[in-house]
Amino acid sequence: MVSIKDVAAHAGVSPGTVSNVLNRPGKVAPATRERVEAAIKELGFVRHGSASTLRAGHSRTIGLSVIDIGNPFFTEVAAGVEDVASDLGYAVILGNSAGSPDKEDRNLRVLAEHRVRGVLITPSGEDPGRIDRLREHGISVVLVDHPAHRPDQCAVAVDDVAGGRAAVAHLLARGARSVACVTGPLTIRQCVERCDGARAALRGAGLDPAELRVVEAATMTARAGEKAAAELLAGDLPEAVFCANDLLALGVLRALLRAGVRVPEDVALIGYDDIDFAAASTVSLSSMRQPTYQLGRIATELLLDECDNPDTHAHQHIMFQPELVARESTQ
Amino acid sequence: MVSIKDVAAHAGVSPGTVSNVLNRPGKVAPATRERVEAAIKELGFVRHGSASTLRAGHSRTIGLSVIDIGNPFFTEVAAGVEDVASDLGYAVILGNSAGSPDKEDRNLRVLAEHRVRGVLITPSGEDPGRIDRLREHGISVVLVDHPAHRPDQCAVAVDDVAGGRAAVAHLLARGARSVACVTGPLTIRQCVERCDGARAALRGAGLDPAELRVVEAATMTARAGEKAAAELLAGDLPEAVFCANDLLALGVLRALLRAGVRVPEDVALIGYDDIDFAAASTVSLSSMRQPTYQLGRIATELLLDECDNPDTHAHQHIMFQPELVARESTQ
DNA sequence: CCCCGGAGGTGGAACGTTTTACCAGCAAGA
DNA sequence: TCTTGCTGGTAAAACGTTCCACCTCCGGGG
Repeated sequence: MVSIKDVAAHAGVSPGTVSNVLNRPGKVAPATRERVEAAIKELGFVRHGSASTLRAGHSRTIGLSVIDIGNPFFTEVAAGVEDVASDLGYAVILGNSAGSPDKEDRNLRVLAEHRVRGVLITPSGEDPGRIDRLREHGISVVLVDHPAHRPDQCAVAVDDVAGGRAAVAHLLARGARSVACVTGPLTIRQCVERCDGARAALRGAGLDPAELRVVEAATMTARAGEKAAAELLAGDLPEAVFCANDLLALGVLRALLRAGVRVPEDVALIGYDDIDFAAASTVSLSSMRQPTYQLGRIATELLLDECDNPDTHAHQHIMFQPELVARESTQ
Repeated sequence: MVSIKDVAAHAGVSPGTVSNVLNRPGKVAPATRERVEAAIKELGFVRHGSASTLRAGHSRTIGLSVIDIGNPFFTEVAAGVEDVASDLGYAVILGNSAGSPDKEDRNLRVLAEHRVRGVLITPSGEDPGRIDRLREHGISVVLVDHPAHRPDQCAVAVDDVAGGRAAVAHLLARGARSVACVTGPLTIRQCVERCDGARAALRGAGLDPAELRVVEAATMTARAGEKAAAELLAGDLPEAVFCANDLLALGVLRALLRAGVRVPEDVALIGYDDIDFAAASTVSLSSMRQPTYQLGRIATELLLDECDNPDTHAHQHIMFQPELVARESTQ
């Protein structure tokens, strides 16, 4: 394997000069620079990132920890992250917590061992402890789709209470009196807040928020949505259903239609996230749109700014507002 | 930052012993092992992966390079990869080539610098050169959803010619005489082969394969599918449309319905990949199912076997057969 | 003519592990 | 009693960079 020393020997300079060509090309005379670059090309040298990380004390790698890589929401976030990171020459290590704080812990440990420069994380639990532990190791953290735990930290989020409220207000506005809420695990903050928002909407309409029928699915997938719908079908059907994300909603929709329930005539339905497929479904799905790709982009920009300009960096808490997209399922 | 030396001092042993506790716990006496482990916990030591990689000469990291992270097909592959890798303690560095060989090159360079143990790649072009270059650096490569370039290399693929043939044969069997094919960039092998399969089916039915109307979309997304459909709508509508993936098909479906074309009565439609959302769409979409998650799992298992047992490892070329899933869009 | 300072370059010590060679102690076999 | 071999441990040399201190020119100001 060819190292910086080989390049140096081949170009007739010292290893330090090669390092300079690599990292501070301005500091070296054009003639020698060209000689070194030729040697690099000729020998097929590629810099050993680990050695460089070890010596320099920091890497050009960031971590991305998401709750469910199968969910288009996170996929789109990841696309935003990857675009920005790759433009700035950073590599992205992907971790999928699958909703399990245990797995998330293991992933964070791997990231810590890799001495990543920073971590983008959508936490799957509400324990800030293990995230703070990262900071103790000098790893910057930006929360994605989650409000900040503390002031000296960046976070990019979307107002979930407002989103839940707007979604249910929309259902009520079109005449529904009884509303059910199909949510994911109530250990996930987003789910809790969207439900809170739903109750706020009921309260706002002069209804009793306690009457909100909540069905808690084990995961936020279409399959789990179908199961949740079975539970709804077993009792008195509500006039409207609010789902905590589109995957659940698509599952609910599939199950309802299969059971002969008409949507939206018998039951109105609204999801959350406005994934691409919401518009293409059997009955096109109303949903709450979030600036997903932007979430990923901005979070990464904040993180890398924090890493590259630690002195001038100002921590920011960004809160987007979701937007109602009404389609057939709530006509 | 606490290092192995600090742990050693704190536990009253030499750094070598701490390293043994970390890597070969069996080699050290229970009493001292416990002492060391206590010290590790107490000091909050976390191993410096780069130092370890540098000295050991290999990392516990693999690279995953895909063509479009926004496509549920690749997402599911990635989920399989992540599950296996994470179980075996490997980190996954994600690269999204977005169909551009340039971007792919940049990603591979980053992976090479990180001295990843191996790379899983769905190549976006047909130039094996840059992939062979990885091998020269001692990086194992497994091709995903692509047949092997060479015998001393693992590959996991699905028979795209057979898939294209089965899809179009299905369209012909239900009476269609004129068939169009909406494909992605013809620089992508999958697209070419699926089209080839389509032509083979025409030939098999005694039709002229040259009559297959091919519309080449710039990307394999729903939006591109809508554009392609516009092109179809501008001329004589075919009786059936075969799309090279489900995203394209969903776009085509949306555009056709919006234009008042009935599916499947006026035009039958079939996609490819059988992503989750195919079953949930407006008119549920017929498709060719592939063992996507398994593709990721098996590819990763092959790669890690090649890395961890280089002597006993036998290179494998695995070829799955896709499976027709008929739904409303071809009833 | 001397000194100063900057530009361009060199040498070598560090970074935190892993690994190899080596050593001490001890038990068992002859 | 002396070897032999094993167990559990140590010391120190790498691994490939980066970076700091230092050196040598060389041109220009005094």
